[in-house]
Amino acid sequence: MKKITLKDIAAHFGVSVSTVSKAINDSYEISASLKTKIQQYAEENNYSPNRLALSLLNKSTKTIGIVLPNILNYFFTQVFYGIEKVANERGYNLISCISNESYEKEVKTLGVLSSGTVDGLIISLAEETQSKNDVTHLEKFIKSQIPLVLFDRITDLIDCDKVIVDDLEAGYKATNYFIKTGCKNIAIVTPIDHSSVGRLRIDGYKKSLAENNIDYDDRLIVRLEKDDDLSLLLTFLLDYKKIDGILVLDEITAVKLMKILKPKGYKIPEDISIIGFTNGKLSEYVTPSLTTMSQHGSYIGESTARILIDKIESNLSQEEETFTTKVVKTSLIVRESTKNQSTKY
Amino acid sequence: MKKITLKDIAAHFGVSVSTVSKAINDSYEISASLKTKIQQYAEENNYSPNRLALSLLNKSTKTIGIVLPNILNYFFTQVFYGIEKVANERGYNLISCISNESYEKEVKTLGVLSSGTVDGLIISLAEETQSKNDVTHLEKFIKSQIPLVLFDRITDLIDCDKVIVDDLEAGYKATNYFIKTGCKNIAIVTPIDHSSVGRLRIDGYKKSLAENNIDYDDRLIVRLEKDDDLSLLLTFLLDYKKIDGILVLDEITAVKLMKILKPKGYKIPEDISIIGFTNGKLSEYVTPSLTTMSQHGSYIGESTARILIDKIESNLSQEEETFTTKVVKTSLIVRESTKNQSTKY
DNA sequence: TACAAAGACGAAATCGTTTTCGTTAAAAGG
DNA sequence: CCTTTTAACGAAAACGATTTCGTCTTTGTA
Repeated sequence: MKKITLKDIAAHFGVSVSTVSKAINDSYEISASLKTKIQQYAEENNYSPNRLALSLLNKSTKTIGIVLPNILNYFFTQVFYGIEKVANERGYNLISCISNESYEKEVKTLGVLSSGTVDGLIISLAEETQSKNDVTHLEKFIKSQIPLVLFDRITDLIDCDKVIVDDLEAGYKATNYFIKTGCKNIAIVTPIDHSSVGRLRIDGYKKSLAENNIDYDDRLIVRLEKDDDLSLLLTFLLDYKKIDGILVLDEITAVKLMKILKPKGYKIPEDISIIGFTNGKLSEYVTPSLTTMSQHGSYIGESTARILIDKIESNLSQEEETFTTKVVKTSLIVRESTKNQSTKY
Repeated sequence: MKKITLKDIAAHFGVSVSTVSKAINDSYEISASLKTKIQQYAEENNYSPNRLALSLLNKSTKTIGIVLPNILNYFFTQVFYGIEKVANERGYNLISCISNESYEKEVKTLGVLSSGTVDGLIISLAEETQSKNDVTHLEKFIKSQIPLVLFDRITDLIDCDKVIVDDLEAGYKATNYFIKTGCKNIAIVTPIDHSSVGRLRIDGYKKSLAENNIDYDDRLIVRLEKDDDLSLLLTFLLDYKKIDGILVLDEITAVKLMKILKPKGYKIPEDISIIGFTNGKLSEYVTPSLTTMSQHGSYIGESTARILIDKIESNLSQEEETFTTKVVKTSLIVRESTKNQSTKY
């Protein structure tokens, strides 16, 4: 039983397609008797209008595209969850793509998505895109007049709505907390040094150090590349200086780091305090549980989707258009991997 | 700059739409000079064909729908990842929906997806759907002639391709392992008792017990409902009998359970061995690390997508159609939460 | 010179809807 | 009885593309 169309129904009753359309949409133009007959027949053969045809006609797909760098990352999963939530509430579907941190795939994806498939787009940049700093594909996309919202991994080169985490403040707050709990030599381990996000957090770290009259030492920043041996780099770090606090810019790396530190005899948090990022299940259930900066992923997703849909539905001309950047504050979730603020060691 | 169409280009050159279409598609019918002019102009104004129009014409959207019960569950995230991987390889886009374990939302979603938006559908049933055991919405969907593949949370009421985990064997293997490592009183904690998956695992458990001449005791099965207090139920269980092995049908619950057990003075695995499900990051990094049954989520996703796309592209008539059920074996990942097989306690 | 064969392009159908504007007939009004 | 409503329906355009046929014009060939 192939999908039934208006034409089929029209043929069955010997009337025109327009009549059927009107009957199904309960138009006053059609006689009551014919209407009920058609409606019933449509119901029985579970007719439903072809969305493609409607989209083509109305120039609205009720679909928003979303490009994520990596779905296995819990932060992005949370954002996705948030986006889906409000998209669903407001009647939009999601077409989701994963760039896998690849510039090329991102470019390809934007190409596909710019050709009528979506009413709007949400994207967080691939790491490769950020390190290349090439956003011509975004510029092209903007030209297609489709509303675009960037979140988290953004770029200053593009003028559009953005939702970001206050990463500078996050780095600042985390570092402050280290200092307040008695840490003197605070290192950073970053697996995301190519991203805007990672650098901002380090800026926040520097700001805190400066305010506390601690000299910044670049050798305390461990920049982790793809196939680097964390254990080895950590050994170098700990041999270099007596570290008592490590800010890790990523949840999984923080956990791995603890797993390396423990057998070496370092006590957490007594010897070394750890603060991680992305407040996921891992941080909560690992031993010792991990103090993290929560970025409120779901909330970011919700905000992003809301901003996008608002823009889609308020069809302003390009002149009236105004772009906002929403900054979402982070929260420090204190757990066992850091010392207590009142305790002095 | 609104999105440019063939009509616009045609107007610009004073030729017909068909000519432009042919020119862009490099047809031999069009003179070389005109072709290059049109192609260049199209390129400059970054023309790309409207996918909706093409889909409508070709009756093919190159899009597959995917309905997941819960994206925050790592298993489903992995499956999603696998699906995306092969979908991308084979040129398909993903439109993704989250049922949030809700029957109603699932019904609604299938309605939307059946009206021309996707070439095929992948779905894992919501818990509510499985407990209601009402799949009329799936039957309706089948009628729409769109290929459908069910995975993991399936139903026997529907005849279609399926990819499932060998959950019975998983329960069986896990229980065997408990017994081999000296456990006598093995309990089960299941937060998914309403799902097919959960019951099959228990069947496997029973099978193993029977083979080892251990009596099945229903009071050793702790069925966790939404707002139940795990700690309390656990206390009841441990008071009831001297449990030395717990099979937990869910990763997060396994971890929570360990977190409850430890402060009560139970040593894991010496006093109580634990085996969990879903081999995620949590299991790997928690202390003690968790022995789990891996369901190979990504592989399941890949298989599912492959089967679906194969079916989409081999347009067989309904008579020639044949359905397969692929059963994916699980693997026991042994870690610290179970005793060693050679060690006798 | 006449006729066929390319060469180069356009018209129109098609996909499935909605909607505007006719058109026809019956009912209502004078 | 004639005119005007109004009820009930159909034709056609529109969305953006592809493709099958035409239809000319020009070139080639006998």
